[in-house]
Amino acid sequence: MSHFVNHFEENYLKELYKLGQKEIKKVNNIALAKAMELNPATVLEMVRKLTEKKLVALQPDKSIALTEKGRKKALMIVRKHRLWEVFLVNKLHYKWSEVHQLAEQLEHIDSEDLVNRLEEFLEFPAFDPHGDPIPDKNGKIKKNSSIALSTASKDKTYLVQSFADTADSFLDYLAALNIQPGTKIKIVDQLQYDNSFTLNINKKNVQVSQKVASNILVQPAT
Amino acid sequence: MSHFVNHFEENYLKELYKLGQKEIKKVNNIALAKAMELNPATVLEMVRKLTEKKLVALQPDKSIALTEKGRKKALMIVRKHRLWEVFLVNKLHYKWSEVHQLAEQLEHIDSEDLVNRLEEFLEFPAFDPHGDPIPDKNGKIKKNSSIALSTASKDKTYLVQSFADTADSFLDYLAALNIQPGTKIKIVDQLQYDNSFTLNINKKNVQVSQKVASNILVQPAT
DNA sequence: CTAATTTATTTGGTTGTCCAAATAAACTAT
DNA sequence: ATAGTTTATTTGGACAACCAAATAAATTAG
Repeated sequence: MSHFVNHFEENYLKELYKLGQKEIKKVNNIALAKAMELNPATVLEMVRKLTEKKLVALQPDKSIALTEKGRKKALMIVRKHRLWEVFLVNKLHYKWSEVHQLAEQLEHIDSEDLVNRLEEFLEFPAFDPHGDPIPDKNGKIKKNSSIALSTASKDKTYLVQSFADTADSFLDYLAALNIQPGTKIKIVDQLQYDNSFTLNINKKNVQVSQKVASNILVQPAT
Repeated sequence: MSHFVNHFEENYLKELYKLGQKEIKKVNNIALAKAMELNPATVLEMVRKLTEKKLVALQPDKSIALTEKGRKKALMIVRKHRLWEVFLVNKLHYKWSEVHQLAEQLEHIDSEDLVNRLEEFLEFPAFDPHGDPIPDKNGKIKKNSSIALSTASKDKTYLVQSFADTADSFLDYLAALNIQPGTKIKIVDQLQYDNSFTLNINKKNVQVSQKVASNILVQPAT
C-alpha cells in the first residue's frame, strides 16, 4: 500500500512537466487526459487532490500549472528516470531504445539517497542515453547554451562542456584523445566525403567521425 | 495501474514462501494475516483470488500451501530481492543492514531480462549480503548441505563451496588468501582468546577471524 | 446573437485492497 | 461433553483510482 501510493501522483506530475516542456499552449484537463489516456473525470478528480496538496494550481483560464513544489517533485522523477536509463545502458548494456519502459518503473523507487548513490556510481552523467539533461539533486538542469561540436563554426575555438553520450566506450575514446570538460577545441576542417572532422586539440590535429563530433557539446570560448 | 497490479499478489506469495521456509507448522489465515499485518478478512479474500489463479491451494486442514506455479513466482521475487540487495551493497556501498527496505521496492520491478542482466553484472553471486542463497533463473536454490567453516571440525579437510558474504572487500581478501570455491581447507586450531582460526591452505597456515570463517561455506571433502 | 461544437463538471457506478465487528466452526481443557 | 477459547468466515462498509454518460458552461461559427 504505502509503497505505491505516489505512483499515480508522480505520473500526473511528470506528465504535466513533460507537457509543459514541449507545448507552449496551456495544459488543460482534456490535454492531460488525452496525454495520459485517462478519462477527463478521472483527471479532474486527481487534479483537485493535487491542488489540495499545493502541487498544482488551477489558473483562471482553467489550465493546470505546476507549483514550485510540484515542479521540484516532477524534476526529481525526471532525474530518477534518466539516471536509471544511464544505469541500464552503461552497466546492463541495454540499447538506448529499450530502456524507457524499465525506467518508468524504476523512477518510482522511493529513496533520495539511492538515486544520489546511483548518480555517484554512474560518475555524475550530465545527460541520459537519449541526450536529455539530468537534473541535479537540487533540481537544476544544466542550461543548454552549449551546441554540438558538429554544428560549430570552423576556425573558432570552443570549450568542451559535456557529452551527449555517456557510453563507456565513447568516454574511453574521449579520454584517449584527451578530451574532457574544459578542453579547448578548434575545428580545422570537415571532410566532404564522410563528414568527419579534423580537430585541433592541444596544438595537435586529430580526426573524429561526425557521430563523435555530434556527441561533444561545446560553448564558444570567451 | 498495470505496473503495480501484482505488488499485492507478489507480497502474499513472498510471505507464504518465507513462512513456509522458517516454520514447520502449517501456515493458516491467522498466521499469514499476522505476518503481513493485515486483517484476516483481507487475507482470506486475497487467498481465494490466489486459489482461483492456481497460485495457492487450500489444504484440507485449512492451511495455505503454494502450488508449484506459486512457488516459482515466489522464488522469482526472492531472486530479484536478493540480487538487488547485492547490487545495493556491492555497487552502491550500502551496509547490509540498510538494504532490505529498498530491495522490497526493487523486487517488484517487472522484467525477467533485467534481473538476468543484473545477475550477470554482479557476476552471478550465489548468496545475498545476508548470506541467503539466490535462486537461479530456473528457481533452483543452491542446496545448502554446506556449513560455515566456523562450525566445522578440527583436523578434517573441507572443500570451499561458496561465501555467505559477497562484499568486494571480503572477496578481495579471500582472493589474496587464495581461497575460492573448490579450495581445500583444514582447521588447524582455534584461538580461545578471539575465536580466530588457524587454517591450513595449500600446505601453508594462515590466520583468519571468526567473522571471516563464518562467511566461508564448506562441505566435508570426500 | 443564437446554434453548434467543444470543454468542463457532475453523477452514478465498478473494481481492488483494506478494515471492524458479528457469527460460525473448530479446537482445548477440565 | 460442555464451557471457553481460538480460528475461520461472513457481512457491511471505507477509500482510491478509474470510467461512461449526462449535464453545464464556454467557445466558435454562421
